[in-house]
Parts: sequence; C-alpha cells; structure tokens
Amino acid sequence: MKSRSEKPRPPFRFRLDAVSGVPVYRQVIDQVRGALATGALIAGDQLPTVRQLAVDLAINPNTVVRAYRELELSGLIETQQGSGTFIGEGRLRNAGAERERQLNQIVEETIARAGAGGFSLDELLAALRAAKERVRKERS
Amino acid sequence: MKSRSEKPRPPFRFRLDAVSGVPVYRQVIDQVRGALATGALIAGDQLPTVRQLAVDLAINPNTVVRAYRELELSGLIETQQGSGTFIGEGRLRNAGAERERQLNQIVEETIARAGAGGFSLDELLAALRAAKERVRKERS
Amino acid sequence: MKSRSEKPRPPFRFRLDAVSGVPVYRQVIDQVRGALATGALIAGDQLPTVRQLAVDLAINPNTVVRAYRELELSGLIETQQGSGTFIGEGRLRNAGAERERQLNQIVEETIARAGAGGFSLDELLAALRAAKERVRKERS
Amino acid sequence: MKSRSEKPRPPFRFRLDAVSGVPVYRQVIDQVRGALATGALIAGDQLPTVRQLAVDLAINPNTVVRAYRELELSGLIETQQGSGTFIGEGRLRNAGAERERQLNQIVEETIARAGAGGFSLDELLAALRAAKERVRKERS
DNA sequence: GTGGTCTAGACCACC
DNA sequence: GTGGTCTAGACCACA
Repeated sequence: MKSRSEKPRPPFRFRLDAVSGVPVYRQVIDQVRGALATGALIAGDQLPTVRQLAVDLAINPNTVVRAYRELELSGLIETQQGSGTFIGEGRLRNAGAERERQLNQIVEETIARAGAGGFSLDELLAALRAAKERVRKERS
Repeated sequence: MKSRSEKPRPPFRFRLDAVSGVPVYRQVIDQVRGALATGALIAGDQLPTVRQLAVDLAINPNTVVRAYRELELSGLIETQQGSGTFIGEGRLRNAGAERERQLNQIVEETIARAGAGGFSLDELLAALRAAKERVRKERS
Repeated sequence: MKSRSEKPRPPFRFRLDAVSGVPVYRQVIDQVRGALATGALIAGDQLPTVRQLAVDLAINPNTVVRAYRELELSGLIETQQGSGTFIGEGRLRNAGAERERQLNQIVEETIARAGAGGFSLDELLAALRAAKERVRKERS
Repeated sequence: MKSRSEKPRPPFRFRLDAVSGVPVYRQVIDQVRGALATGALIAGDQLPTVRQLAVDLAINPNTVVRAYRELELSGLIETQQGSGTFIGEGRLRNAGAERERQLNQIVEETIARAGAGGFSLDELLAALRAAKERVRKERS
C-alpha cells in the first residue's frame, strides 16, 4: 500500500469560470474529476484545505465544504480528520467520458458566445488557429 | 417584403444535457446563439413555438418563455405576439476593430477555460473542428 | 473598500399603479431606473430583498425576481447570491456626443407622446418640475 | 337634441406608442378618453371605422373591436349598426383625474428611461427646456 | 392558435 | 437568511 506522504506533489490549482453559468461548487467538483482524468491529481494527493481554497477562489467556505462532501460521497476523496483531504485510492469510473463531456461543454458555450456576438464558426476556428500559432512562436 | 416560408428550412433541433448542471433556460439560449454561429439559424427563421419546444424538451413552457425573452432583450430574436418568434433581421454588427477585439477575448477566455480543465490547445481545436463537421453533416 | 452601511440612506419606496395597465414587473423596473435619475438610489445602495418587496407590494416574489433580473441583464444592478441585490458600481457612461444624442432622443419621443395625448410642452415641463419637487421634498 | 351630423369635424388621429409597454387596445381607449378630456372629441363625433383604424395603426381589427367594445361598455361611445361608431352623449366622469394620470405616466416613464441611460433628472429638465426654446424660435 | 403576465409553491445554491 | 431555477396552471393580449 502506498503511503500518503511518499512523494509530495505540487498543489493542484483551481480556477473559477464566472461566465459559464455552472454553480461554483459544481466547478470545484468538475475540476477535481478532470484532474483525476488527466493525471494532474492521483491517489494520495492532498487537496487544499477548505479554508485555503475558499480564500484562493474568493468564495464561501461552506461552498467548498459542500463540494468536498459530494466528492467524498462519490468515493473520490477521503477526509482525514485533523490532517486534511486526500484523493482516494482510485476507481474513477468513466474518466474519459466525463472528460469529453467537459470539453464538449466548453466548445458548445464558446460557439454560443460567438453566435451571440455575430461571429461564425469559421471565424472562431480561424481565430483559435491564429492563437495557437502565436503560442507556438512564443515558445520557439 | 420577403415571405418567411418562401424556402422552408429544416427545423432546428434542440437538445438538453441533464447532467451538465447548466440551467435549462441557459442551455436553450446557448443553443440558439450557437445555431447563429453555425448558420443553422439565420435571420427570419421561425423558432419553435413556446409550447412546442416545451413539449419537445419535456420542460415547462415558462422556462422556454424565459429563454426566449432573454434572447429578445439581447436583440437576437424578435417576438411577434400572436404569430411566433423569429430570428432578428437587424443584428447590427460591430465595426472591424471592436469586432476583432471581441472575438479575441472569446478565444482567450476559452483557451483559459480549457487549460484550467486540463485540455490542450490541440484538443480544443480538434473538438471545435469536430463540432463544425457535425454541423456540416446535419445540414446535408 | 467602502462599507455599504457606512451612511444609512432612507430606503427607496416602491409603489404600484393598479389601473395603469402597465405590467407590474415593468413598473418595478421603471421605478428603479427613475430612482437612478433622481438620485434616490445611488451606486452601492441595496435594493429591498426579493421577498420583502414582494410583501410590500403584495405581489408574487417571482415577479420581483423577474424585474431584478432584467435590471441586472441591462447592467444597472448587481445581485450577490446569498447577500442581496445592489445598485451597480460601474454603469459605464457613454462619451459626450453619443450621450447627448441619446438624451435628445428621449426628449423628442417624450414630446411626441405628450403631444399624442393632447398635452402641451408647457404642461409636460410643469409635470416634470413637479416630479422633481416631489423628490426634493421626500429627500429632506 | 343635437343631431349627429350637424357639424362634421376633422377626424381624430390615433397614435401608438411602441415603447410604453401599454397594451395596444389600452392605448386606443386611453386616447379616446384623453381626447374627450381635452375636447378634441365631443359628443356626436364619429370615430374611425374598425377596419380603417386597424389599417391606420397597422394592428389587427380584433384589437380595435375590443377597444371599442370596452369603451361602449363604459358608456363613452355608441355603436350604430350600419352607420358607424360615435361619441356618446356625454358624462365622462373624472376627466381631469384621468388626464393627470396619463401625463404622470409619461413623466415617470421618461424619468425611468433617463435613469437607465445614466442621465439625471436635472439633465432631462434642461434638455426639455432647450427643446421648448427651439420650438419657440422656429415659430417666431 | 400565438406569446405575455402573474400566482403559488417546491427545491437548490450560497452566505 | 439571501437570490436562482423550475413547475403547474390561470388568465390576458393579439392574429
């Protein structure tokens, strides 16, 4: 069995998306799930404390508590009284499907925003490609 | 004046994602906006009637009313009491510079969202291309 | 940051005109807008809670919600989940020329409305002055 | 008793106010009442036919029918089968109060529009005075 | 038939 | 406690 403090990892960074319309506690949950899917978080990693995350995201601690509780109920994380909250020993089902759903949601909402602004899908694609090109150059 | 039924177009299909956590009325709004971006809906098209869409999506008519109203307030659609709801004719387009700035902001925020979710720029681009392809097929 | 209760202001009073034929939610919206013009409400002021205003006006809370939401969509107020609804800080003001054009349009349309109702410009001016006087008295 | 065709008067002109939020049939009613209050319409005057008014205002004949019916129910007008609709023999109660209510509504909505646009009551008053001055000069 | 307004009341998200 | 979403259903305005 792997010890929990075997290899300390850099803390996972949360980010809120104000324009998505998705409830805050839901975004926290989704990000933990997403991080599990990508491997950014693995079994044994410690999550930020409730208070710390509340400060970081400028939200109410109760909102964090709620998100953590829901994650714990679904078996993804484990709360160790007095020491913190940790990623559970595994078994994230359907990681791929969940990840795909999240990406799809981003894509659909982006297309919607473009439409509301009078932009076509093609214009959007072109702009995104241009952005990618910019990034590529900056790196070289 | 051009008649609205001059050239009947395939009706636009709405669909709901029950697990996304995004409010239903928001999903309806986003889909209309998205359809404007993809060209699935164009100026003059009639949207489903409030009652019809409510039946199709198995939701309350008031929820549809709310979505339509918000779309009207933002100038994207026009309602004509007693006859129906239509895509607006006169969505004034911004001038070039402002327009470009706006598109750029959408792109930047989308990249940020994707990054926060652990998706690469390439994954994002691929998903957007896939969405475009989907639209192309539906239209043919 | 300035505290919101630093200098308690007299609460803004809403009232309904049952015989006017104007929808209730519209009257609420117009009164908030009017209060902004008269200075009865200023940035940072808290509006009555949804439930309180519903009780005061003897209407359904949902009707208040609808009015507040429309005001928020137009950028005049800001809602903070769990704490209340406030007059927005950042109502960006238009530049001089555009601003003047806008005011002129309001004036022209008002004169036209008054004329259609058989009111002279002098009657209109007198009524507006009376409204201003009323505001002045309420404030003292 | 005054004969109805004794002295033919110029037809009364109706106008619709699209921005007021007041139902169309209600505006028709209000304008007849207002015209009675100002003397623009007097007992015996003929109103436009249902069809004519519907065409003039670009509204549905049923809407006119409804307005006329309501006016008839309140005893202000009389329908003469085959010859037209006429102002009744009088007794408009409370003409002054009704007229005042109408003017007040215009004033309140104008102040509201100004507030929504970020204008103060004083700015509005100044603009209206300027408009009056302009009119005065044009006439001299 | 269409959309518009309002009520009553449930349940959720957040402070 | 705050606001947010959704439902069910009544009644009105309009074509």
